[in-house]
Amino acid sequence: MNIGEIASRAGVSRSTVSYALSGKRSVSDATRKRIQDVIDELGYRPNAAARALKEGRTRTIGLVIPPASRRLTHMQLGFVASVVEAAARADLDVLLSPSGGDHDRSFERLLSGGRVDGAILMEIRLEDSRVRRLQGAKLPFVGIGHTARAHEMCWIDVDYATVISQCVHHLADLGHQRIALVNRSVELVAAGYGPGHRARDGFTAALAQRGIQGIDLECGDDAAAGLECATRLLRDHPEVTAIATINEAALPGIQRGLEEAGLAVPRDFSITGVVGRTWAEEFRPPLTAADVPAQDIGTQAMDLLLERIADPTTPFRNILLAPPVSLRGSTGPVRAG
Amino acid sequence: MNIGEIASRAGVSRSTVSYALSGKRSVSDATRKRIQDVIDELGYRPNAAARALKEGRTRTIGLVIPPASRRLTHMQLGFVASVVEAAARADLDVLLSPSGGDHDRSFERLLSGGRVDGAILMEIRLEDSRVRRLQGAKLPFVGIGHTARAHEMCWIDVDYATVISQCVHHLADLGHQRIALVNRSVELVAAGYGPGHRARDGFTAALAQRGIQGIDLECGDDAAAGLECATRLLRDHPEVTAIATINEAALPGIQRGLEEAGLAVPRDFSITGVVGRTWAEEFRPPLTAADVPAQDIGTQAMDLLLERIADPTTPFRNILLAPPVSLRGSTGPVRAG
DNA sequence: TTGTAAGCGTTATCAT
DNA sequence: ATGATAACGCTTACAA
Repeated sequence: MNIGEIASRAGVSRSTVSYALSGKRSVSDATRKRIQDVIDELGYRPNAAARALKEGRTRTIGLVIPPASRRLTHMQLGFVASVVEAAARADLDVLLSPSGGDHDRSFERLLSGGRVDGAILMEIRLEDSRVRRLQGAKLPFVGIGHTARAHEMCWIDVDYATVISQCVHHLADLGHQRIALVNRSVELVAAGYGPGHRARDGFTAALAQRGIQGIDLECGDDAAAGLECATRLLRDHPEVTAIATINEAALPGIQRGLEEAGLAVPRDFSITGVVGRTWAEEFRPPLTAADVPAQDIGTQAMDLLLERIADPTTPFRNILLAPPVSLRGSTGPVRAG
Repeated sequence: MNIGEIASRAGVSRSTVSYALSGKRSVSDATRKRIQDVIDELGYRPNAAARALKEGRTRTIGLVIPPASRRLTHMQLGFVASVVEAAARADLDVLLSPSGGDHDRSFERLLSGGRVDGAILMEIRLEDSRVRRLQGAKLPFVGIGHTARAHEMCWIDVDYATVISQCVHHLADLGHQRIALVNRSVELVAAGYGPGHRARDGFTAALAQRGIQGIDLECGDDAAAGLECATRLLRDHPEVTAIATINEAALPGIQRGLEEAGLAVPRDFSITGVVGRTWAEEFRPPLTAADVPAQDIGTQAMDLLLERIADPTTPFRNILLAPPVSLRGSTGPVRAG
């Protein structure tokens, strides 16, 4: 079923069918109707490859997600869902590339096979070879997250420094004097994962401002690691009365650790951090946290990308979001004594 | 950067470059090396659209997921992750189509634009127009889930009837005499969502076998609905001592409902059901449940699809999985009195 | 208002 | 062992 078939059945030339579909040239009502009838009957739809070849664009964008082996956090899932939704609204398809490293074949295909008109990159490191490759390939792209050199690319990101700082101030206001930061995994932070570093910076700065002490810990991205981390923390630093975290995946484990130690939240211990919005509300108890509007971020990333695809020479735009801390049930005044 | 450019720089014809890459014709070592050097230097990679147009296949598969607006369950996420991973292993790209209904443009494009070589369909209804459309389009596809007519398509699915039945028997063995089934949402079940219906069937059958009573409830797919559902259940049916559920997303809310009613799990109340494996382990308390091996299912679905793409005339294969109930901490003997 | 034809980048069938 | 060339299905500049 191709355009030639439609054309001959409708008794017109192929170009007339093409123009009838695109509207780029006027077609008489009679022929248009004849063509449309044939199309409806046969269920014709232009071949995407032929169109892409001719037009030089694919109407597809690439979404580069962390490798499938690593489970996505709720926040990352929110990004994926909203990017996909935004793409659908713009009649674009989304090609998923689960690639972390540099030698990933799926990423290579994205890069230089002309498969996509642009890409959205997630989980960016401070130094990220994928960013350089995308720049080299002259493929328009937008980061959800950014590298150390903020102005080398277009991105939208959460201001982890500010947001963790807000968490610390909130805890300090409640009287907490010893606070722990539970960061993402050692590997990720060591690999230069931006949010991990910025969270630590914000943590340190806020502690200094308030003149209080804190300890920062890395923690694997799952519940088991969270449990282990909380247990160790309570054992080695019994003076700590509150945790701020950017590690969503560890939270269930952290809570279990507190529970096993006989600590009730928020009576004996406070927890806060930065997590995806819907998740904060579903947590038990509902989590006092900076709610990251994953939905907005995905949508805005898509807008930025569409802008770059339309005009690759526009200056890079950078959007930094610092959602305020929403008060819910997981933080409370430090326990006397 | 196209094959012609490479050819002229290497001083050979385009066909020689093509053959050097594909290996479908012997090329002298000298020229192959010359060509490879140019390719390495310029970072050439065949244009996907041109290749797809010529070869009649795209090396891409479509993954039809529930609309992005609805949040995916952990189990569904497991499917997506493992399908994407399996595709990457086979050097295939994955196009994501968030479409539930029939008139979804993204689904239309998948269907008849020649964008994909095959598709994997999730969240299938007993009567599902998408299945008919795919059949009509002669596009190879595999379902994770299946319609009422099992033999009209190729699929892999969880045997919800058996698995819920196992849960009921387990609870009955523990002495529970009044058990509730918490199903997926009213809308989904009313729309003919297979797992919802089969779970209910298995529930009813097992109750009959054990000569005990149960009530079945629909519940929205989120924590808020779970809370509401549990609250209502405890109010209207205080004799109920255990829940079996296929509604992962409602579980946190259900637990909160029990907590608010002062019921401890598993001392006062038992919970079990069918959920994704990793999630069962992270639950508090760890969930006694039939652990769905989402990883395997995605991988097997991919294998089935590759088989169908390779030979669309192979008879449909149907795989039904009934993972056994794994004992963890959320079920216990019914409380005396 | 409509038709003709070139060309997008590949692969594969002829030749040589 | 390699080169010339047609064809895949589409869009669009040019003709009529």
